[in-house]
Amino acid sequence: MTVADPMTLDERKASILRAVVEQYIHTAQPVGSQHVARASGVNVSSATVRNDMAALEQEGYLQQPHTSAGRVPTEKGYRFFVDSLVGPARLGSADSKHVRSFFANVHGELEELLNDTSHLLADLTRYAAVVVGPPHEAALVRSVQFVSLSERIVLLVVVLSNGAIEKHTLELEAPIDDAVLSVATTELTRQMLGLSVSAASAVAAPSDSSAGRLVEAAKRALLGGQSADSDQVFIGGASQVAGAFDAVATVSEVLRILEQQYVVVSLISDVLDRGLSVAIGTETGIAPLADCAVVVAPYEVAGETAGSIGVLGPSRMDYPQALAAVAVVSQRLGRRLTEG
Amino acid sequence: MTVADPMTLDERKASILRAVVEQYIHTAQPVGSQHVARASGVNVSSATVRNDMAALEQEGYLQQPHTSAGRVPTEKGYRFFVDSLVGPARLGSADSKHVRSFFANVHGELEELLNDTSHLLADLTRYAAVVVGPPHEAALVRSVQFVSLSERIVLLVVVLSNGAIEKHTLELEAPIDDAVLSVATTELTRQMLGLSVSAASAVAAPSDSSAGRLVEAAKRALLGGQSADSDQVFIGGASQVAGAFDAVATVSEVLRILEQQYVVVSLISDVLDRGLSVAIGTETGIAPLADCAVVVAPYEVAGETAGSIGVLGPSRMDYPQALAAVAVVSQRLGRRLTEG
DNA sequence: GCTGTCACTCGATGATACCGAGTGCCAATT
DNA sequence: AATTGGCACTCGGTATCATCGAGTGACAGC
Repeated sequence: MTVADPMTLDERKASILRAVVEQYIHTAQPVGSQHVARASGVNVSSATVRNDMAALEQEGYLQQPHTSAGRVPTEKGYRFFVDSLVGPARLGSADSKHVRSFFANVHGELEELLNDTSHLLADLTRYAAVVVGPPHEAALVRSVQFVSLSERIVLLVVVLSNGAIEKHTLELEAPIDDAVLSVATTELTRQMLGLSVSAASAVAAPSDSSAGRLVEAAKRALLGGQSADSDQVFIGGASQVAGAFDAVATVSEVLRILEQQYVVVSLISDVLDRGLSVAIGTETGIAPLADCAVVVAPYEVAGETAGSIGVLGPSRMDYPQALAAVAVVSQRLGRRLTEG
Repeated sequence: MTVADPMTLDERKASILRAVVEQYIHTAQPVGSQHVARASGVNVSSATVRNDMAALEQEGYLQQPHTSAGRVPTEKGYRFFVDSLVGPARLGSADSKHVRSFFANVHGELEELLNDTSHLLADLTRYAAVVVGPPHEAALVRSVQFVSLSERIVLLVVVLSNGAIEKHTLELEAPIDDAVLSVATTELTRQMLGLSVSAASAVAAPSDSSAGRLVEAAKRALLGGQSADSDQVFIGGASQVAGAFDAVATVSEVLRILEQQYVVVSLISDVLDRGLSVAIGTETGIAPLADCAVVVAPYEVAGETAGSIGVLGPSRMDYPQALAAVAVVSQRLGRRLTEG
């Protein structure tokens, strides 16, 4: 009885494929039938393995760098491997301890915490790590204030309920009086307090007083800035990518992607939106990441999805380890932010 | 008559050395006597060049990768080359235009401006660029405010005269009343307004009221946070280092250094403190940067040194170009911040 | 003091051979 | 029918060797 469903693999072929992927992940060398025959759970001869491997190649799970070399997983091969993982492996005990002590000792502002978390994740996985902070949009305004910096420059400071601060400089046509600033602060507070920034600043309330004009300018600034820096991104361990690839050109390309934070953010949210936790090669939708994979997870604060974390490494990534690390860190981070 | 002063070079030897450095900078290949003889301003035969090059090697300006190869500059050779540059070369006209249009069009907050500037500098030089923001210490307090985030968490927001904001979360033992927050805000404003953060928060004014305790906690937080995030650093074009070195190990090391922002900041301020604008190889005092060089410059806001910018590249860097770029950008940035 | 010349060095390049890991195929075995 | 052992074959990697050429150092002559 042969395989009817092309999407399903023979149990033995699946084992062989898994063995190939595992081997390749930590040797980075094409793997041959003998190694698989010896290493994998299945007890068959290398000849049998060869036959199955030829079939797996036919079906697109493996590929040969050149005739008479071992096999290397294709994107499809990695995908199968990842999908066939049952539960996320547990983290090594040393790593677990590392994570626990990190979250026990960390202190400081939200930004610092998120930034340190990205480094933690990079340390754990040895890949580049990304931490996307909670979007400001959801948070509520706790305080609004105009502060005069110089005669014609006013700083608008908005404190949000999650501890984040938005600020905008406003340049005025004419010098403004402190008393007017104070009136404007009171008025804007009345309009925005307790609402989200976007909701509050969308409501126009034109007025011809100088304070009123200031209030409107502030709302325009808040709406304008919104799209640009709405999400905070922290990237840790970019230096790890230098070790993950051997072609210096690839390193350069990947680093360039990491520098474009908006690309990284949209990549991660795309992946999460598709309901995945792993995207491999072209699944990322970013051409220069053809040899890369990302592992992502959201984190929840007080039961609500607040942000996301992820790692970016080569497609021959240690998926079990990365999945475990990402899962643990996202969970701990969420817990920490919920309590904190 | 031979050279008496070992620090001074024959005019011809100097020309030859300069020619070697220039050649090497843009070919990355050991340069031979023939090329120098043909290219350099001096009109002598290759044999003469050979003799001088042998002498230059003796004196430590050049070195041979192996017998019967061309010469490569040593650190001392680069140093001579840099010191012998007269005025900073002017930027190419395309680059000049780029800089002008950048500063004409840029908008947004200080942080964004500095960050964008680091990318500008990286684009211009094709090396990694660093922009160090104005230290918060010098700025004066324009506004202080306690904002309640939740029952026992209070956010301290300090607005400084340069438009920067410092914030600190304070966790309280017991819930606190809004009225008390308001009193504390007033009191802290009275104590700090118009002073520098460090000066103002150093003065202890113990009090036993709950508002008083909050004020003291705030000052402790401000003093504590001071050392950590006193300077803001923006790094642009880290991906450029991948192209600048061929050994992937070097790339990795350099990136690791760039990730440690405090190292980068102290490197730059060290160099400036020593009155230099270029540090080459071991002059940086950082072992992994043995094959690197940095070019730095301070920028002035309203006549006062406010911060600094720099580029980090291989020791075979295009110094004239880098010096020109750094000079122009620092000057434009200073002007922009002075006007802005 | 410069130059032309010559012998020498040594990495880079290319041809050649060989080794070995790995494959595909097939006949034999279970 | 599936598995296995055996065998011929492929092909990258490594080692050896000769050659080439850019480059040097030295020295005699201008």
